[in-house]
Amino acid sequence: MEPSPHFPCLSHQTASASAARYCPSDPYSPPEQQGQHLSFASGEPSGVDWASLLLPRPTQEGEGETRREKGRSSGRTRKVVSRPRFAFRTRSANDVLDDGYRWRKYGQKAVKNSMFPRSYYRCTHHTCNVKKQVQRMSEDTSIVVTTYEGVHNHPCEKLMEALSPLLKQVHLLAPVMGML
DNA sequence: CGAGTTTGACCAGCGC
DNA sequence: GCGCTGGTCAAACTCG
Repeated sequence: MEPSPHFPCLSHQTASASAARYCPSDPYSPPEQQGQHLSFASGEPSGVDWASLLLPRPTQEGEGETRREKGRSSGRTRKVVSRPRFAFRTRSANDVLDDGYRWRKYGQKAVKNSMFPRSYYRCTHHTCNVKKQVQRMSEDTSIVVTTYEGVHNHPCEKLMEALSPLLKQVHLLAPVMGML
């Protein structure tokens, strides 16, 4: 079964978010246009390098399963793997978008032409290999760009938590509904 | 003590 | 080939 994207509960304060989708396997987004023709809300500041954020990059073999040997003497084996990427632009004082999933930060880099560093996060779920990049726009510091790479193969924890009472009710009502 | 963050170093890709 | 840049690793550190 194909996993579906789970971005159900984006909850930035003052969530004026616009999003762009990039899907390498999507015939409607040819490679030469990917990351270059993303349309966002009007008055878009251009403080973020969209091309570098959205263009496909080589991913480690097995989607990150291959780990470097200790001592870093052996080179990394890389294979180009197409993964769906989603970019969200949000206006918020918080850098981290609370999307209901748990993320572990694994790196931060200063990016060229940007006052603010780019942060790298990975989903903490064992079997999930979704990553996201968070970068604040240099030209409009109130805007944060969050780029998701990959899709979650597990339900959103917060969403399930919120829905569990409802699901229980549905479960209880199911036999009753069957009688009607 | 486990989970998460920080940060310097390493590595690959790309342009010149 | 070399330097620059972005992405990642992993040890050290912090926090609950």
